[in-house]
Amino acid sequence: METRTILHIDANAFFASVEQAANPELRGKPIAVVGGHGRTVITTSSYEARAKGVKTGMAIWEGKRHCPELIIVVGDNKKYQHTSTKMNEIFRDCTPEVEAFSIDESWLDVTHSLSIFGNAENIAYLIKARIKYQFDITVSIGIAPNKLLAKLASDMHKPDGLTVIAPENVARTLELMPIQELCGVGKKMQRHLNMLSIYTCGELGRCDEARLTRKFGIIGKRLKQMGRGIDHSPVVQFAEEVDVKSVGHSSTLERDISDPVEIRRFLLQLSEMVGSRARRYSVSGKTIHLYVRYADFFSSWGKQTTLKNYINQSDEIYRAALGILETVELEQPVRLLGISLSNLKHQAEQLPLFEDERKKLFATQAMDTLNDRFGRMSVTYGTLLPGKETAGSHVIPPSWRPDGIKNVDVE
DNA sequence: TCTGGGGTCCTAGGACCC
DNA sequence: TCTGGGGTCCTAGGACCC
Repeated sequence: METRTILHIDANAFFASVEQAANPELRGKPIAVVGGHGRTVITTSSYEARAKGVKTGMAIWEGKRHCPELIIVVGDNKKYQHTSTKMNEIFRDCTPEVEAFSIDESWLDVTHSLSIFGNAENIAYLIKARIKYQFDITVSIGIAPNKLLAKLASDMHKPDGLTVIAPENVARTLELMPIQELCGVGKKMQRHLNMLSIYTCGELGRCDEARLTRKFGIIGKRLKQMGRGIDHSPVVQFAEEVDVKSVGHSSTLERDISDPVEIRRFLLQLSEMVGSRARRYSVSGKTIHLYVRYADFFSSWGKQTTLKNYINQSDEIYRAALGILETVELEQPVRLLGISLSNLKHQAEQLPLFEDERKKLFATQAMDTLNDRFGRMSVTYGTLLPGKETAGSHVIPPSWRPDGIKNVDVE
């Protein structure tokens, strides 16, 4: 197999860096980017804030406890999307093989660009310089023979790092590397491996495969490979990316609610968000999942139902979700509601046979077009209009991709 | 003012069919 | 009277990623 050269590029404290670049008054100061309104958490904090102990996921009050002078900035998704898209354009100047992993991380397979640029470090320095010049933000870059190691490498020096794991240094680098540094080993997996006296990648790579398979099933083999730094997964360009498996939307309410009318209104709103996104990407699905988190935060449940037909109309999604809701007795006021549509298939463009269905389709398309142009929920079903806006925060999820199906609704 | 939101993949058990 | 095993589809839940 051909030796590959993969770059992993990770924008440092992305949302916070974009804000600091846009507003000189924020530079050099501890800032935290949070979701719009409602009950929100810190999505990103600047390095100045991190130094004081502010972490992603903290509530605002918690962040301020660590750092009283913390400046709270409400996130601006449009800015981040724009920057991310432009950054990926810079990457594509170096190789067409770019895979956007999230809004602030991409992999580049530069194997076939090396002859043009000389070597991978040149590419990395070029990218760093262009991004610094154009956006005034820094990135950490990892260079390695595969995606797993490139990602590991980009994490080793932050911010503004450049780390190379050459093929001949893989074993030495991994020998003492804690297993939890590997992408794919989370808290639970770490605990399980620790119980087997496995703490480092070196130990993981030497572990008997049968032992790992007994404990972890099919993942056991993969784990051993990860410990040895083996990863054959390709850098998948956007155009050839596999189809999405589900489209969902969930939101924490501004306050806990138990009024059935309010709950239904919110459900309809979520249905519209899921439906419009599914329609925009021409998918429909037949499994509806409803998720409810109660006021105490800890108790929650999810129920799903599979229909005979594939649907993507908001009112159909709403009816299915409501059907699920009606099978349960709510035990507490509701904190969060979520709906997702799965079991998806690509919807061929086809006009319905019957006049009333055609009318409905045209009406939906007109509504989607207006909402695309003037913003989400400018036009919607009548029952949504009265009453106050209940949509939760507008935090952009890191699963967002620069362009394509995972694009999330923004204002 | 305690604790977000978007996904993917895997497993286990039950129903049902052949 | 007692009995198989493979395959598929479904629901529920957990772990992981950003």
